[in-house]
Amino acid sequence: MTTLTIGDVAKQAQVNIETLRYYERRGIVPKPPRTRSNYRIYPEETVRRVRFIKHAQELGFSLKAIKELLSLRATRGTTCLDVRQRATTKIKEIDQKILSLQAIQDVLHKLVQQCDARRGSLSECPILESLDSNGQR
Amino acid sequence: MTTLTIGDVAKQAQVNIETLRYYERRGIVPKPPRTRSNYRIYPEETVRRVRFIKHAQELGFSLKAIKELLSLRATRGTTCLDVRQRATTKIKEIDQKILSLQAIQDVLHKLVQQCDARRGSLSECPILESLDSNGQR
DNA sequence: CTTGACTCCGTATTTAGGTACGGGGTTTAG
DNA sequence: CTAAACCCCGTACCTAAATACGGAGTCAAG
Repeated sequence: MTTLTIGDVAKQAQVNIETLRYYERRGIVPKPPRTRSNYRIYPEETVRRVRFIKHAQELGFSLKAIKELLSLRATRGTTCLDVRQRATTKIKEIDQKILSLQAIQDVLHKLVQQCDARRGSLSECPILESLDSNGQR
Repeated sequence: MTTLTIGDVAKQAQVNIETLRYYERRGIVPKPPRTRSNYRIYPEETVRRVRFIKHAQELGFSLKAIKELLSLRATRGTTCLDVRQRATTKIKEIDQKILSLQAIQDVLHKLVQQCDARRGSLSECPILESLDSNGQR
């Protein structure tokens, strides 16, 4: 079973080394064991974890929220039902995000269609102001 | 047709007044006309625009990206085909986001199911580490 | 016609999420 | 065995996106 230095993880997950140390301080990446000379040694899994973090950030999750997501499991003090509860909440939040993204998609699709309709015309494409109206709540 | 003060817009769109002035500086909300005494007067539409901005931020779009989205239309210098092009790019980006969110959904759904399977058990719910493996690219 | 709530503007501060720096030890390829 | 390339840590600095501050003008209710 392979182990990785902090530099290896950074390269594979496409992040800065400092970022990994930062995540460790934030408790979003678990403290890895050390070599005798005090170097961090990571399991391969860490690469996937970091990639997931980066991915989730692009979807609008804060590090705090991501930490919650990643620690969504039962441990001492939290029951399976707790986990179920929290997971269900997350699922609803994410559903909402997906719906919002789809609403934006719809408008963009319409925009493209309208562009196609009056093909070749040099300017004055139909406005996208309709996008604004997705501000439901 | 109603007009709103900056305070009205802030209240209705649930943001700070300073944020509106900031968005104006950033050019993401158009400069509104002023009263004789130099107060900003906004059309209702602005509220929807600001709500959209806030919404889009929660989906991981930066103000820069949101500005692009909102200005996606043909004007002097940009043709309908340009717009089509850029809209299509955005659509692909958003598709990707939706897919990523659905991947997270899947894992969460599985987690809930597993929780349900061993109902009542007090701890040691199946790990969520699988989430990490969504780090494709 | 004054008082409290709004608004103006420029500038300073804050928060989240990194990044950089610098002085030191460690490892590895030649 | 030494030079280049890594790693350690603490602390300082940076960017995006707000938010706060403070002195001055404005409006509306009593």
